[in-house]
Amino acid sequence: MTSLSGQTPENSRPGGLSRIQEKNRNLILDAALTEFSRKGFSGATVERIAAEAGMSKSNLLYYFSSKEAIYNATLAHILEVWLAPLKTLNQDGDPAKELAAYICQKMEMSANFPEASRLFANEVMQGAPQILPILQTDLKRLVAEKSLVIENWIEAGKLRRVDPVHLIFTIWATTQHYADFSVQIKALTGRDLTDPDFLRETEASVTSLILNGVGLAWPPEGE
Amino acid sequence: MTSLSGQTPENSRPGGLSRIQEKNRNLILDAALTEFSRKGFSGATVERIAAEAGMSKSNLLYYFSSKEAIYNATLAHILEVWLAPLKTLNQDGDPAKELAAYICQKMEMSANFPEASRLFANEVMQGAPQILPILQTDLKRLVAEKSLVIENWIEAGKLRRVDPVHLIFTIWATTQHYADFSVQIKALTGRDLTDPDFLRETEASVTSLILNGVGLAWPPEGE
DNA sequence: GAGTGATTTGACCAGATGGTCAAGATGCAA
DNA sequence: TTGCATCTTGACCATCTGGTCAAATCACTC
Repeated sequence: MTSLSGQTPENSRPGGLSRIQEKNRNLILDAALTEFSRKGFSGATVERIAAEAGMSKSNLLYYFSSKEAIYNATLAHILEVWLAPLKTLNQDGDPAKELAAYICQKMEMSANFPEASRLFANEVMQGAPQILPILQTDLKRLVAEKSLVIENWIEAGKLRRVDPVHLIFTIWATTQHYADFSVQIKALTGRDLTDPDFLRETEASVTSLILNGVGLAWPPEGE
Repeated sequence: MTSLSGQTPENSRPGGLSRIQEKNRNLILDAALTEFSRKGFSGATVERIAAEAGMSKSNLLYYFSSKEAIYNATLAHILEVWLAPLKTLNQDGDPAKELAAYICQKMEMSANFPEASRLFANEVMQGAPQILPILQTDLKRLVAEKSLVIENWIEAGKLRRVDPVHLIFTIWATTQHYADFSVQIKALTGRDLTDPDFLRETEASVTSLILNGVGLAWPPEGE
């Protein structure tokens, strides 16, 4: 595998994709996310993705030139939404509410898109062969920016002194853990994030632990 | 794949393994850990494991009857040591020191055995096909036991009220994250746990965050 | 050093899988 | 309806890979 690259059939309309192309590409990407997140890149088969998408393998390969192309398209498809929550962290907001909201968003992502979480985890654990460049540029810039936000809160005396980067890592680790290790969590507790009650409990526990960890009162007292 | 099962060549000495068997089995298990943790079960090849172990594929299959048998043996080999730290959590010790020691142990495991961490993560993310029974019995019992220890500390007023299970999950998530996502962490910070300074910083950050999260003063004041 | 069982290997097989291709089916504009 | 581009598919191929096997080699006992 080499890098993220295009995968549009060359014979598409100048202005975009045809109705059929649009529909089938989405079917394929959905099916691919399911398959890749369950089996990893190597364990996934084009045949199963095609079956899941309701078409023949040949037809799938008409839309995406190779297994790797499907994989890259799937990754690209989820990456934007996966990293979006961090962007909302707002310097001017109340630190406790901002961090709580971020943790909440990330936890809901784990609840609603566990497959995306596992796909991402898989990719990174294999050495991020496809997305390493993105991590080193876009994500690095974003993390630096938001670390500064946290750093400023600390300087303003609103947070206990902690390393902002480790705080971000901790939030990622805990929230994604509930998606990536859901089988283990279910084995140990009998529940997982698909249970709304468990989601609320988990959200409350993690938020409380982390916010108190950085010296913020949580849950807020007078509200 | 079905379940954890034996893999000893039937023609072994009644009392144990021969010198050669002992040596080769260890070579294979080491190589298998490397290969499986890098590529996952599906992506790993018996050929590469054999090459890494310095022997022919045929010879490897003389010691382990199948790829799955190697995988199970590798998992079993690391599982004991991987779950050991939790067992040391001692009801009668000082909660802050006990938790700090546990976090420290887990973080050193991530630093010293990142391959084991990734192998374990991979197995669980695929649905724990091999170790689910162990999670549901042994690990569940262990977690229940240690949750009670934490619960007792809370009852005694030594800790802020938190859900013990979520506390344990948080410790697992954060410490293992630094092993499993080391590529991402390196991409973002330029460093990983192989750097002793970074290990110390990380240990300090995570410990401080979690201990303060449960209402314990950390680092300890008067020492 | 002869003999016996343990160890090692290359040749080989069968199934799985990614990908190609030519031909056929379908949608659509004139 | 006709004609053309898009879409779809089954047949097929090359390669990879897990696993078998018979033969060769090695280690150790007597």
